[in-house]
Amino acid sequence: MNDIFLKPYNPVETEDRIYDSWEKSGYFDYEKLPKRYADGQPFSIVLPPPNVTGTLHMGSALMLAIEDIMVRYARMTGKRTMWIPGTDHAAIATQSKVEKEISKKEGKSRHDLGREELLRRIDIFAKESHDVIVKQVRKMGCSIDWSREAFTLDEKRNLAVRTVFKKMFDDGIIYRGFRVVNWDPKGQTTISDDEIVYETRKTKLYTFKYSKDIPISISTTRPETKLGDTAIAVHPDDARFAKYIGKEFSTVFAGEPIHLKVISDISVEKDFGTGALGVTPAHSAIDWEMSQKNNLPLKQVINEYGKMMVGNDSIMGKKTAEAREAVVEWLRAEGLLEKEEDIEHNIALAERTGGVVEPLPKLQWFVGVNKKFRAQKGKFAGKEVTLKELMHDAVESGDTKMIPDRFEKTYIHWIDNLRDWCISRQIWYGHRVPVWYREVESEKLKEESGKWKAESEKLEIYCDINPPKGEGWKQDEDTLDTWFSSGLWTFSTLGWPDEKEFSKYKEFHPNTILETGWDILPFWVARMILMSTYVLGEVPFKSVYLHGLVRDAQGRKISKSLGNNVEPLDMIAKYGADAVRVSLIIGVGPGNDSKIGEDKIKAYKLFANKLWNITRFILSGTEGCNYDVGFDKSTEKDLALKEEFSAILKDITSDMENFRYYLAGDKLYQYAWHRLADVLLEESKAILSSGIIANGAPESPEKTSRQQFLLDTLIKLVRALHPFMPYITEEIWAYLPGVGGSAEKSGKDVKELLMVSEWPL
RNA sequence: GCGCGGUUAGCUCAGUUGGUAGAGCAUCCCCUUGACGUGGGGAGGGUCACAGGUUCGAAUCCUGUAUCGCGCACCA
Repeated sequence: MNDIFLKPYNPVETEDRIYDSWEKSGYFDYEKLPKRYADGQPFSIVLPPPNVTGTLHMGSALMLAIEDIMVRYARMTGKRTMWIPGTDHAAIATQSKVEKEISKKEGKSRHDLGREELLRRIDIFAKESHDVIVKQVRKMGCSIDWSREAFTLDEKRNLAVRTVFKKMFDDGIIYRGFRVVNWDPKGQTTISDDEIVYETRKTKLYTFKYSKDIPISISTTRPETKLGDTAIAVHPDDARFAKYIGKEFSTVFAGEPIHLKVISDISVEKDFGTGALGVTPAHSAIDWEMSQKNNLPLKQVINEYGKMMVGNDSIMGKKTAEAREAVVEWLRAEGLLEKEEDIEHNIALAERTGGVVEPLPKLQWFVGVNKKFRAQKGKFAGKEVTLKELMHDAVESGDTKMIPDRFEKTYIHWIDNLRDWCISRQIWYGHRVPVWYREVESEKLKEESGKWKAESEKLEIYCDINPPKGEGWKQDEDTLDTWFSSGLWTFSTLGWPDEKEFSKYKEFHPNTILETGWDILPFWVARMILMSTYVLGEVPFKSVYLHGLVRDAQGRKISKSLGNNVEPLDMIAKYGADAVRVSLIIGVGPGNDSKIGEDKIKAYKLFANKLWNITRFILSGTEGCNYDVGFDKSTEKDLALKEEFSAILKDITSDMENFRYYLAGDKLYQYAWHRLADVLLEESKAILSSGIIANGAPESPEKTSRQQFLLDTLIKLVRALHPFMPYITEEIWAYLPGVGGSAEKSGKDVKELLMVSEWPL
């Protein structure tokens, strides 16, 4: 027996060495796997690219652990495994983080630095962040193919983005439209619906009349926007207002002339406020929709900085909050204010900057999800479809299955509520919109209602993968929503749009599985389905495994402000990656949130040690034992024990096939500790010490049988545990007899690594 | 408003197709000095949120209720 087993297991000393030997073997790359893999089924998965905004947390560690279990299990069952790493540039998140830092340290804004310098700074930051992330992924023991690493903003991915944009543009799916969008005055950019977080705040609901001559009272929490009202809406069945429908009124409201038409719309609730609603098309998404249906004019009264563009002297130029006071004052003075009440109200905040979102009418790029186009590839080839239909069908048809399946409902629900996706961002870090403009009529833009739409018509627009030739072209200043590029991830990482390269990897797409957190189901999963079904006519992956949130020991969300972050690298240094992995896996079913505390990690460090000692006992008790004899001489009792373990392994295999890693891991833990160690090793002590006979004489059959049983069981146990605890099992494997000694140790008999050995049955 | 999930031992949670309630931690008792004290054995502790139903049989399936949490929409 090697002396190494006389000391307790030392993960720190072992893990880096083992990871090196894996990398040197080349087996992370499916093309370099041993020959017998040549006919193996393909197994493909992408790493959900972590944002380069920071470093990994316990949630990422859980993700890495689950995915590595999937990949290692697949490899051990003979599959050609391709796991692709990468990182996400995370546009807004990264830029706002770097901007914040620069402003804090140097007191400079992005405009002080300029586009080029800011991008240079962001690249430096992203690089540093990337390096830490890569180190963390290695430390977790991930058997991921580094030779295929990608970045959502690198050259290849940029080509993929431009190619898809152009295709969508030509299909009329991408359009430039003047619409009310979510504007973040703090970040000075548009954001999508998904980048908004809601916060409940106390606010006042004001009820008033626009003027003494207008007979309908309305309620609002935002009186300052009423300067931009162009209609009053009531429910069509509301008898109280029926006589006014179609009537028009004019007045001067807080210094601003307004003209109101009374319209009816079923989206008005009769019971809220006065039952009538002031329609502000420019500053409310729903009012904007109403204005489109009713052909109402649009009037912007708040600008990009959240300041008033109209009104009397005490309003014009003021921020919205001050203007609100001023408007209320004016209402009071005019005797128009009827009621003030306190209500709870959800306000929309930009997720990244915390700015209060201001709905504003802007000219932006959109992906139209309800726009019909003719599908070219896949099951709908030749048919007229919409993106929404494709996304709906992917899950509805079962082409993509979700684990657990309850998330399929969530997904469908989300798709049904889907609106056009605003993809342009007024930030610098990201994929630049591949569109160029040339003025054909140099008429100045007029900030007057109705004239906005004309603006784009005076421009010649060119969209292509490469810039246009000729004079006077200017590229669109905007960049694309980060999800536009991460939506392409399953195929942009496989060489697409280079047909030659992509065809080589054809069998790896759709990916076998996608593993990610349920919290990004709508953002990322749905967008990958959108992109893949549109571009390739096939789903991006056959299954989606969704893991839950990792919370702290008290069940609180991990957050910076609470300071309750458990640093994966610290825990790995203290207890080893194997312990961290298992503690995150066991007892946590798919889709369920979990709690992680140091105690739990510690408990599995003890398990690693137990495993080490089991090995020590078995190796010392079986020295010189001829493994090749096999089980033909097993006692009945040992045969039964072998059957027992086989049955457990069969059960565990079924768990692995059905993504029940939390059960499989626990069963192995229970067997190893409470069956093998507590019972079988204890009873083996007597058996192993009994059969000692004089030199040269054969051992007792009972002892030989037991020795063989113990070794056989240890070998199978180590194999089955490998996906869960890759480091310690690989280390033990190197010292097991009968399966070929370690190459470094003996020089002869080159043994294959455990990572490419067969899953036990 | 629409939808999803939880409710099982003091705590944290398993319980896969329905078959006499499980683990870890905690508590208490005992054992153990050549695999491991990072150990072993044992005990106490639960009307499986509640009420109906299906069934020979329900923690598990169905209906409803309560309660906690979450998502989406609305939030004039």
